[in-house]
Amino acid sequence: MLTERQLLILQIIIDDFIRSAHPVGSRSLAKKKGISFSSATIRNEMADLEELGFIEKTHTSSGRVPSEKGYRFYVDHLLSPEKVSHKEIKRINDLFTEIYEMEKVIQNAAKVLSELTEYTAIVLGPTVEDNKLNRFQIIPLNAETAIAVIVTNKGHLEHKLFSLPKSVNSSDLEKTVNILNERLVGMPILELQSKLINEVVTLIKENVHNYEAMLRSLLDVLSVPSNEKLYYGGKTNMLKQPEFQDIEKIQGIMSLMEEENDFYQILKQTPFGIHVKIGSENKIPVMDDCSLITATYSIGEEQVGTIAILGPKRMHYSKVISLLNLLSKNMTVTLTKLYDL
Amino acid sequence: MLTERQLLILQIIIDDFIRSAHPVGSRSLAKKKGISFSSATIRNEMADLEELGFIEKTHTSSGRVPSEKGYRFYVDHLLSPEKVSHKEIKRINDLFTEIYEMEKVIQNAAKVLSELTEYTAIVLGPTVEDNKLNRFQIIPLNAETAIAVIVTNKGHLEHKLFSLPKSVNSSDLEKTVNILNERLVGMPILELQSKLINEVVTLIKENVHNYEAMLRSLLDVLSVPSNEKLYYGGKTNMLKQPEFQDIEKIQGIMSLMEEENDFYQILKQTPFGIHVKIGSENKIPVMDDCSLITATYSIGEEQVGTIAILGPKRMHYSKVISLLNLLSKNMTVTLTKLYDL
DNA sequence: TTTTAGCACTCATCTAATGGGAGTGCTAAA
DNA sequence: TTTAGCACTCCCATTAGATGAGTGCTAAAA
Repeated sequence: MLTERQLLILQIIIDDFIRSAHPVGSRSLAKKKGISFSSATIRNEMADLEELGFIEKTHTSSGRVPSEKGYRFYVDHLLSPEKVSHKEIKRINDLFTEIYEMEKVIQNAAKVLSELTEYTAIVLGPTVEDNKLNRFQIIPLNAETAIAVIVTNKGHLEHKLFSLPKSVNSSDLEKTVNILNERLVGMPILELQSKLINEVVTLIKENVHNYEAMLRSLLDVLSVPSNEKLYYGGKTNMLKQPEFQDIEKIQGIMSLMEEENDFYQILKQTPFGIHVKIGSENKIPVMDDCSLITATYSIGEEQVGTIAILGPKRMHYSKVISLLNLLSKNMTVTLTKLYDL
Repeated sequence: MLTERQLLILQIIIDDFIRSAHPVGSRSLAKKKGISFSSATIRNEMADLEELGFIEKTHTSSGRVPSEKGYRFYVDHLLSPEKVSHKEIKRINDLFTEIYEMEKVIQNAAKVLSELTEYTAIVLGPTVEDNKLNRFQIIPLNAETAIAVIVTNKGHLEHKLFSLPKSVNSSDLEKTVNILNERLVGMPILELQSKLINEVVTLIKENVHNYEAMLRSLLDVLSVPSNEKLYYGGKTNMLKQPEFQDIEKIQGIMSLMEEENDFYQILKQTPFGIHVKIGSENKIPVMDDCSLITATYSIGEEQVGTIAILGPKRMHYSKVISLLNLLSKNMTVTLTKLYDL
């Protein structure tokens, strides 16, 4: 167990390092206000803290730097919640006053968040997996082409252009649409495809000429692409951090962001609430120097998406957590109002 | 006017520099096959080429590097068209065989193009500006919410969730939809808004209770967001180039890409066909070290979008031009087949 | 007149040496 | 238990050579 003084010293070291990015030495620490003991004493305490694994040296005679364990302890026990300024509150609230388009709101949220934190923001758009079919529709464009549209109970819309088989006439189309709506409305969209194949096919077969070509197209439409995109804000903020002045590192992180899949998986699997992953806790080698803070947002009671901040391990944790907290709550309120149908 | 020998030397210098990124000296040039004169002679010729502004030195005793004027001359007069390999042809053709969804096709095109060139690909999605309204539709979700949908004659679909004013009933909705379709179908979507305000308002006013709240929502929907997005591929390829090992430069370019607006403007205003802009010709300071090659694609006769490759000035021009040529043509053919309705 | 060999000179880059500064660990005294 | 003092370590910035690729110029050769 750490003594009061060790806690104080550890806290100051980490706070200081987060601010300055420079290793913290005993002498400079001794000059801090609130410190009434000498640098030699601090050196002794530092040696102990190092032995316990909370801080490290970058070389034999350097100041101390927080270790991953140190950051973890700091985040879990030493964090003093930071007040969000009025200006920041306003920026976040403004996100939800003007525009009401989901995609725009999310995109702007990522942008604003990255500006306020000066880190990189990543937002995973709302999942549609558990939505249910509200309406299926076909909009003919001309004799050969039509657009199939599905709308879910949460107001999500997917559409797809497809070619009409030559032999399908408008009454066939109508019949098909009717059958599909009768049979499929209310179904979870994930099950649409199998339902279509297993149950509805025979019905259509009985009622519509040339059902095969038609069906192939429809199946295609119903293979709902998970439309949960990642939105980034401030990708280039990473470049401002002194720990990322190295092209190799930059390339690693940037590729990771461009690839998208890893972050998609990570954000997708995020548990409810705010969570901090530090360095190697992220389980991805190129993220060893990064921390990722995630916050979930919901529609009604249902967790639907995730907001995250990616930054160096030397991140301003308390500020980021406060901002994420505020934003995710606002997001939940707004989306619930709009989409909790 | 340049002599044959000067042309030869200039060509070799640029070819060599594009390959190696190292300044080209007289001695190494003299060893190239096809060169039957001494390094001293070459030095003299180089001095002349430098005086004419085609090549430069990086310092007093360095080899020569192409100047912007040199690249320009090279692109305009010395380019030998490069054959596209079978493998590359296949990769590009494959883009259009499987999937038929516009957005995916474009996204993949950017990705594949960046992989084939090892530069950054930027694709501007098809414009919808000159599309005409094909159908307007309202899909009610529940008592308070509905989705407005517009479909254009080119198969483009826009939708937006909006709140139904309390007093609007389903017959009002139906009437409104009918009136709008009667009056607006066939209109260029750019004009929809003004048409709605100027002409159709009175009609709706006469037929629908509480038309104001309704209209406000609809206006909102009809303010068609120009959906012409930019798609990037291989943003991080920029980091591989030896001329971009400098964080400052990287940051400049990356920010430019993230901001999107500049590239949107540039690609939007691209003239038909393939064009090369070298360094400062791009008129944007951070692009002084970049070249941008653009190619347009069309639906039918109508130019609708642009594909571009962004790379260092030391770009493999002939290869990129060949690939862009191939891709833009394929793109035009495919889109025309699908969307020239 | 054109081409070439020769030579002095320039500049980037690499390596090694040097000195200062920040910081540490240890010891012995307060 | 705390502190002052001191030797020691390592980073970092600077300097000094040494090397090598390349140039411009001159004078001789073709």
